[in-house]
Amino acid sequence: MTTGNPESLSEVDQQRLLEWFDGSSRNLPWRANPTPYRVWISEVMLQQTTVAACIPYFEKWMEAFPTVESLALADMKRVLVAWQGLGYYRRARNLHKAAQIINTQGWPPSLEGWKAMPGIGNYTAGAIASIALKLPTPTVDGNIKRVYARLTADQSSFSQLDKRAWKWAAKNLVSSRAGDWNQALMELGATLCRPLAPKCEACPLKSCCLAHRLGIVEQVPEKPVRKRAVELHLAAIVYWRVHHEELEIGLIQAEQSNWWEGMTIFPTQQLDQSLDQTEKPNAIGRVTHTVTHHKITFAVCLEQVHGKMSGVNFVRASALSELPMPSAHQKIWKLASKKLLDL
DNA sequence: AAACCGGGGGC
DNA sequence: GCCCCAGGTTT
Repeated sequence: MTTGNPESLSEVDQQRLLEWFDGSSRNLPWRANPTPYRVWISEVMLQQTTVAACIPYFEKWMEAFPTVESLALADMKRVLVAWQGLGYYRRARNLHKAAQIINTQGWPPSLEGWKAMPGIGNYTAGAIASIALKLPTPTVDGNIKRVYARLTADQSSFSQLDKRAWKWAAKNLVSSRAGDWNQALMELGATLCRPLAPKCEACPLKSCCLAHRLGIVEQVPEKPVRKRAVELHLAAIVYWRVHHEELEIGLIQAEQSNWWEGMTIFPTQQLDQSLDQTEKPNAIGRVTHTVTHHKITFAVCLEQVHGKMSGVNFVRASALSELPMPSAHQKIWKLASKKLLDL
């Protein structure tokens, strides 16, 4: 049993973690063949989603856009459809933008080169540089931050912790296996050193973990204060018509710098919070959608249209799935389509 | 339904 | 450094 200083891990502890990773790491599609393209796409997907949810998206993505060139030349709409359901759609736009840069300038050869790419920050650049380029670069994500905070019992505030975790990660990097080392720390954080109910007994680093020794594992790291969600009340209007004996739905494209830019959505109207607009005669119910720090309530209204409508594109209902529609509006469609089928 | 996690980027 | 982005999972 070593009880080394967690600020500066002993070689024995480092090897212990790497061996645990070698023996327990999951068989993930992007790990099998860690080319820059595959690591890049997987890392950006993983920024906001769990591993399990990412796997089918990653595999579909690689079929749709097998190379950076195919991504660079692809239609933005196709890219958004492939990303549909993952959320934070700006990331898909950034992937597309970066693909075009890479397609003309070549692959970034360094950490700094990756950091200059749109949508790539400190974490993702460090991950790609170490995993795909095999460069000895550290990285820090939420998992590594938590592992660091617990190992050293660092109870600093959330913003302080970030700086300290990066220092620690740089100091303790196993340079000869940087990619594996970074992934081992993240895997540890995701599977054992979890935010809630950590599995300390199974942890390869428990003998040098200060928080474990002090019995304060679940109190570290300090949780950031969260703001209450802002409530928004909107009416979502589902315009519909029968055209050539087919049901068609009126949709718009979210404008630049608006929510869900470039995605296909139902027209909405701001509502007075004090009014319960579901009382309106054409309202069929409500949909709630919580994102980041907004709680949106949509009063869904059906409205039949005869002929055209300016600013609204009518699309065959059966073709809706080919359009990039954010989850919130898919919920609206789910409610509206059920009602429309009853008519 | 409430609580929770999360990385990039603009300021 | 702080705050916003326009979400999903866990409890």
